[in-house]
Amino acid sequence: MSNKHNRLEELVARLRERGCRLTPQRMAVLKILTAGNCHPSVQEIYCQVRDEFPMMSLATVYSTLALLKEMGEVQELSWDGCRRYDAASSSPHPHLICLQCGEIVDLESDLLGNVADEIARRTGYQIVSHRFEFFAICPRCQEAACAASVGG
Amino acid sequence: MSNKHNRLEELVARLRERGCRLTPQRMAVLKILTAGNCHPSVQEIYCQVRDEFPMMSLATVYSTLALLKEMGEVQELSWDGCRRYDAASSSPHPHLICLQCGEIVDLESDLLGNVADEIARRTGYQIVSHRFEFFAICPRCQEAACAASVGG
DNA sequence: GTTTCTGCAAAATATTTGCATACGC
DNA sequence: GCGTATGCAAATATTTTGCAGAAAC
Repeated sequence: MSNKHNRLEELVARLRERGCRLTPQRMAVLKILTAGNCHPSVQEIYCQVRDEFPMMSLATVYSTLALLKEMGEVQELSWDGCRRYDAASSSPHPHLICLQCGEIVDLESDLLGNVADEIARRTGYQIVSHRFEFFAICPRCQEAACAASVGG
Repeated sequence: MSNKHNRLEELVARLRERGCRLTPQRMAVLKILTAGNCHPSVQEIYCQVRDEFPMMSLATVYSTLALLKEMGEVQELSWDGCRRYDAASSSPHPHLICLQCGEIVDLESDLLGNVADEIARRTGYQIVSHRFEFFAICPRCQEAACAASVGG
């Protein structure tokens, strides 16, 4: 919890450094992005922010996300037609995505070991970042599917 | 090269098994997807197919891709606003994507080792597939950047 | 006071859908 | 000949843009 709070403060500090203004709308988006283990879509952010700021515009959500993305402070996850955002930390880490319910779990980044270095060495490419996603069925959805097949 | 040809035949066989019709339009899309080491966008496929079939509709490209995706025969790569398709093989493998020129290199899937198994064991998630992408600068673009900085 | 950010609305883009027709099997 | 796939066009969804006014610093 204090972790999350720190992340929020970190983001605020980064924006200040950059000379960006900390408008209430921006703060609201930051709060949502750093609250709990969430990986919201644009619409989810928009809806939540509107609870607090009914006048809030979608364009502002997009522009805030674009800013954070450009700063490297959020990871954009996209698969199929979905785009979700993760501001958990500035360093990329693997994700486990449930194809059924859409739940997303963050995994530790040390899973990869030195794969990136090895690839850089072998290919000559200069690795900037990476994205590593597992598409899966979460335990709850597995149970649900199992119960359904037994039941019917 | 014969590899690519085999992949085309494999896709044709899969479609036949499934009772799908092998229309000229579909064949054209398959040929493009299995030609060389390409990772085309919908538009690229559309443009190339139209060289051969000027009447070809975009909707047909979309529907063919949707079919192949559903069959698990193409991987969809999406990052930022881009979506590209890879039909290199039915098993997922890592990609190395140049952020500058958009070139995509396929990597061997054994880079991962048994990470997927380990995650499945630790989390209880049932892994269906994965996507593993490195965003990088390719050697050519590195040189170009270097030359530019020396030159100017 | 200056400059950036916001809200609005329209525009641009990307993708999906419905339906009559064409054509692979 | 049957039934699926196609082409077209309209519908839908998503994201971007321009601009006047608001407000953070």
